[in-house]
Order: sequence, then structure tokens, then C-alpha cells
Amino acid sequence: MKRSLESIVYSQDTEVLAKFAKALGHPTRIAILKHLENQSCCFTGDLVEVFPLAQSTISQHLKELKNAGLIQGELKPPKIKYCIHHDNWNKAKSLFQEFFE
Amino acid sequence: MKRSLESIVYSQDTEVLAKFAKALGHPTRIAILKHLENQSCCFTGDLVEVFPLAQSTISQHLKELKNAGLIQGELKPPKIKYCIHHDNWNKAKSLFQEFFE
DNA sequence: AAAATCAATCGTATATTTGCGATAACAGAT
DNA sequence: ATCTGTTATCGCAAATATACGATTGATTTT
Repeated sequence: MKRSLESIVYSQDTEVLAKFAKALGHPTRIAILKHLENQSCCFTGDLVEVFPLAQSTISQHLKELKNAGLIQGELKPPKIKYCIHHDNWNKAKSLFQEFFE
Repeated sequence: MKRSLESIVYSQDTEVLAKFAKALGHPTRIAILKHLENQSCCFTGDLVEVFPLAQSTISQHLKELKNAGLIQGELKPPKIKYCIHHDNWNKAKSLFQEFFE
């Protein structure tokens, strides 16, 4: 992709909000997070049963949510328990809130 | 992209929220909307001066925001005045609000 | 009718996203 | 040390997103 030479600098809040929004920009990831809100936590395998998607695809969505900071994984061998990352969740919540006023 | 044969059906709210989030998933578009919140309205040309991006690029971002329903354009020849689409804005606001509880 | 102004669209290049199957990696059990 | 269950990563293909310059389109002014 061609990029403007001087890459644009946005405020930290703008960047962070966009990052959260991007992570939320796919219905599967919204659905995963809704699921996590209900169950409080869950394993990758649970989601593979809930959604008609390949395990690798689910794993990839989880990775993006993790990269965005919205969830965190906890080792529960041989499984991994995923939960909402409450600090960042609240951060996202307040960023969206103030954005929409 | 390979797609699962049975394309997944999500709730309307999930789809709509993801669509809004996707539109917000780029810092330039966040910045444009913040600008619109301050100015209440503005012309494409204004934005071209504010952001170091080509006119066509700005126009494309505006198109996506319009497609997502977050803004609307009003003909003010020879310009086009863009404003927040308040109904959908409030819809988005409440969807994010209930999503984050 | 012609010119001027402004925004949208087209064509192109590159990057990123989304999805899958196959394979690797990890931790506990045998 | 090997096997088992679970999840992550790799490699690929197709779709979408991002950016630009050039062109087109629409509307007012001249």
C-alpha cells in the first residue's frame, strides 16, 4: 500500500480507540466476547463447538482479541482459559463512552 | 478467501455493532468523527487541509463512514456538508453501551 | 455554452484480513 | 521417553482495505 511519506500522528486516545474498534470490527469477535461476558471464561474448544469455524480460525480471532488487549489467556493444562481483560475492557468502555459523549 | 459453506448467521445487533466498530477501526476515521463532533459539520475540503492525505483518500474514508451510517452528506453546492447522522450515532452509542454493560 | 470549483470514482499497487488444512508446540498422563 | 489432548502457528488462497494520481461528474458562476 502506498503510504504518505509523513505518516500521520494521532493522539494516543485516537490510536487506542481505533485499535479496540478494529478488534471489535468482526461479528465473530463480537460474538466471542458476548460469549465470554456470559460464561465469564471459556476454552478455545468451547468456541470451536459454538461457531462453525475451523479451530485455527477461532484461534486467530482469539489472538487478535488478545493483541488488542480485550482478553487474556490463562494456562489450565491442557487447555487455555480465556477471560475478559477487565482493565483494558474498562479502558475501552470509557474510551467509547467519551467518544460518543 | 475460503469461506465456510454455511455462512454464519449472527444476531442483528451483533452484525450492526461489528459494522459500526469496523468503521471506527481506523485512526483517520476516528479523527474525522472527532472533528465532526467539534465542528458539528464540515466539508470534504476542510478535512483535506487538516489531514496530510490525498483528497481521494479522504473521500474514501468519508464513503465508509457514510456506508456505516455514521455520517450523512448534504448538498451545499458546490460543496458537500458532512454531519454526524444522529439517529445512527445514537444507535451506535447504545449498542456499544450495552455491549460493555 | 464555457469555465470554475469541489467531491466522487476509476485504476493501480501494496498490505492486511479472513479462512482453511496441516503441522508444530506444549503440558500432563502413561 | 512416548502418547494424548489441546491450542498455536505455518503456508496458502482469496477477499478487503488503504493509499495515491488521474479522471469524471455535478453544480454554480461567468
